[in-house]
Amino acid sequence: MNLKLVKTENDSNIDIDPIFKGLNPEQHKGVKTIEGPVLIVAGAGSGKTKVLTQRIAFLIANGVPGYNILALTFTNKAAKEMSHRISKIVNESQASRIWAGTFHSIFARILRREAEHIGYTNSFSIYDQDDSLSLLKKTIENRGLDGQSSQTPNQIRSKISWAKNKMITPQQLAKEAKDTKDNFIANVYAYYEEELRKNNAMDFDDLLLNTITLLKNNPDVLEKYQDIFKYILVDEYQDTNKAQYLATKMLANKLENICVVGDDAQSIYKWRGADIKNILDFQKDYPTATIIRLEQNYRSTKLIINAADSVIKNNRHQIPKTLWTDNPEGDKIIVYNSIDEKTEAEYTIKEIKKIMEENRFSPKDFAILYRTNAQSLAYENACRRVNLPYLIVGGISFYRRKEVKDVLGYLRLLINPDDSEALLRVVNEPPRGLGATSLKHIKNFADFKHQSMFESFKEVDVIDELQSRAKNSIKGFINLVIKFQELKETMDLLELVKSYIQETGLIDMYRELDTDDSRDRISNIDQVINDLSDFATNNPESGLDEYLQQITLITDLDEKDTSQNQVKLMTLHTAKGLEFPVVFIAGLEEGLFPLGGSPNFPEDTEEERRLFYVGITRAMEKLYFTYADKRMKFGQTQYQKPSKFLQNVDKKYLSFTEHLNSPIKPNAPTYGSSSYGNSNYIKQQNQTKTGRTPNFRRPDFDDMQFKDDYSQVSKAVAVFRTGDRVTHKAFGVGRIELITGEGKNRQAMVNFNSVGRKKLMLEFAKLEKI
DNA sequence: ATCCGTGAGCTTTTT
DNA sequence: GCTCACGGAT
Repeated sequence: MNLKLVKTENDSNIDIDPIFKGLNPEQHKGVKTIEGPVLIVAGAGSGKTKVLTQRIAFLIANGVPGYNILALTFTNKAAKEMSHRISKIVNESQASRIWAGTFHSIFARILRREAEHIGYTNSFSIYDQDDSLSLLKKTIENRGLDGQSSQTPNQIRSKISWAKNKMITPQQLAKEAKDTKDNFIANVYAYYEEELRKNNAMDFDDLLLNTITLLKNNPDVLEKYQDIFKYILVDEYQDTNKAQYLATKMLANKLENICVVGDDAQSIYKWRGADIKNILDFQKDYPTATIIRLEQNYRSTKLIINAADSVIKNNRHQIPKTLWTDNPEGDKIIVYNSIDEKTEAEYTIKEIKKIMEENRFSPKDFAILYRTNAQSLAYENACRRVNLPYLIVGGISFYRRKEVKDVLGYLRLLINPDDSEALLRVVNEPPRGLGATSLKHIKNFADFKHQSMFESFKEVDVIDELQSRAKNSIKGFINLVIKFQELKETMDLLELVKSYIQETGLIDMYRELDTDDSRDRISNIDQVINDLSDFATNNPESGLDEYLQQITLITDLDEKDTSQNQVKLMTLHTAKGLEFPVVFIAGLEEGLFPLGGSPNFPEDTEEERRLFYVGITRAMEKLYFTYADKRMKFGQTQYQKPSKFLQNVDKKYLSFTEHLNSPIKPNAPTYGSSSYGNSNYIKQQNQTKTGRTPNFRRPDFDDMQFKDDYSQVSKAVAVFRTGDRVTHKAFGVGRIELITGEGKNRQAMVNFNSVGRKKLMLEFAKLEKI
């Protein structure tokens, strides 16, 4: 398509000039360069979203119809935000036609349209993590593989997911398997895939994989979408995985109007298969690409930017870049060392109250960022105590609650009867006297006849093993579902759902219970129905199947109203893309942030450090780092050192505060690291670095002063090695197969002659070498 | 089939 | 500290 960049060609009645208003020269270029491949390297706070939205507005102003624009993001929220901003500048009907959404939701839409090309029906179910795990467990059990692996189903699931994200098939995995463990995974993986197909279901990873399969095997379909998506934009490109990368590449292959935006310094999803190479190699893929660098930060103070820069410099794998700002110098970062997680939270909340009284800030200007969701509890309690309004962003999603999933399960069954996951979920909810034994008989029958559970439910009369009570129960259940499957064709959607859910007996069950909890659950069920009603109003063309497909991809993040005047609590991952005048980064302790015990791989530490960088660059004016001497973990008090990341920040940007009224600190600690108090820490910041230990490979650890942290406990624990033969009081003789963790967290996987594999904390297990 | 007590294992981070 | 699976009792 040849665009003439003149106003007279517009079919929309907006002026082009306002689109460029207030943009710096690089941003201007980013908006204007709409033909051909473009890479925008956008530093934190450099106006990336502005460029993206103005760019789309510019496309539309030049006569590109909204439906020819594909804008891929990583969260629904980012997509919504983008559409919202665009609809403010351009004709709303055009704006609403833009294909803006997450990779997963856009690809789900495509797959729905083209389902028959890949052997699915268009009412396929989408399995979230819980469904997927449940299916996996059943698969392992049904194939007689339980007890054959030391790995938990969750571990297996994440390994399968990892393989899928890397586009490794079960066959390839089996071929590359290094040990029986890998072989086991490959095996389960193959079976799991079969089960998904039988269920006419896809997990999250399949949404990406199946799209690629579809585009690869159907050139006509590929061309169709290449012609629809004439202009492609990808946000957070540094976080794309192989599947996402390939899909976009295929779609962009014809016209090459692809614009990707990203910042390698903010790549934090490697664990989910993201490959930073995708952004680093963009120029190789598209040699003619225009490269645009947005390096002026409009968000933060000079001090914050410099501090962030001093942190990221510690990473070896980094594109050198200069982020700069015209903003004022700003205050130093306050570092607070607390006794435990409770005093950490109390200090934070007190500080928030103090700042609010002193000047212009209100609750919404504050964010507390932590590494793990579990850390939110102490802050919640502290906020509640002083009546400070707060909102936890993220965390467990509404759509993952039991009663909500039950309702959705019933609905899924209506449109996709092959979905045995949904079937088994709801068949005995409310209790219908259908336990494991009865269902096992039906399952056997279904396998024997090579048909779905649902089909077999219809034929219970011929299954001799079943008690007549169970038979009647099943007939009642199946008739209910069939009745509403038929009514679905004629009845109004909302009415249908209301009476269906009523007749399932779910609501009655909770009504009879009549507890606070059950009343909550009823109101949640009501909320699902309201939600569905909203969807039906907003999408009159769509049916129940589309609702269900989209709902699975919605997270709590997208649902909550974040515009209220509340302090926001969230993980560092969730905070990406957001900004706040005052930011607290909590739990800066070894083993928590960076997470994962000490001896992880340098790449992992680099990713954690990028996460720290993301956290720092969320702050506009004021920034705090807090860490605790001890903290409850797994119900036990754990002592830990301050995070090495604190030492990554140039000292001149920090201002230290110690907890006042501190009770006597344990100065002869039981555990390895609590001697590492605050005053010690400051001293060490001033010391010159100790020399490198020549045989120690990880540079990150050379910089740490671990020396006096190893107590006797750690020493005692450190003598064990892989391969050692040991005895245990209860389990007898065994051999150490694997050692993980460091210091007091050091754990050993021991294979005992009597009881098989056990994972033991070396500190407590009292093993003896033989 | 359901209720309850016990114990093991657990946590990253998200679509 | 919390959840989930398992086993025994009802």
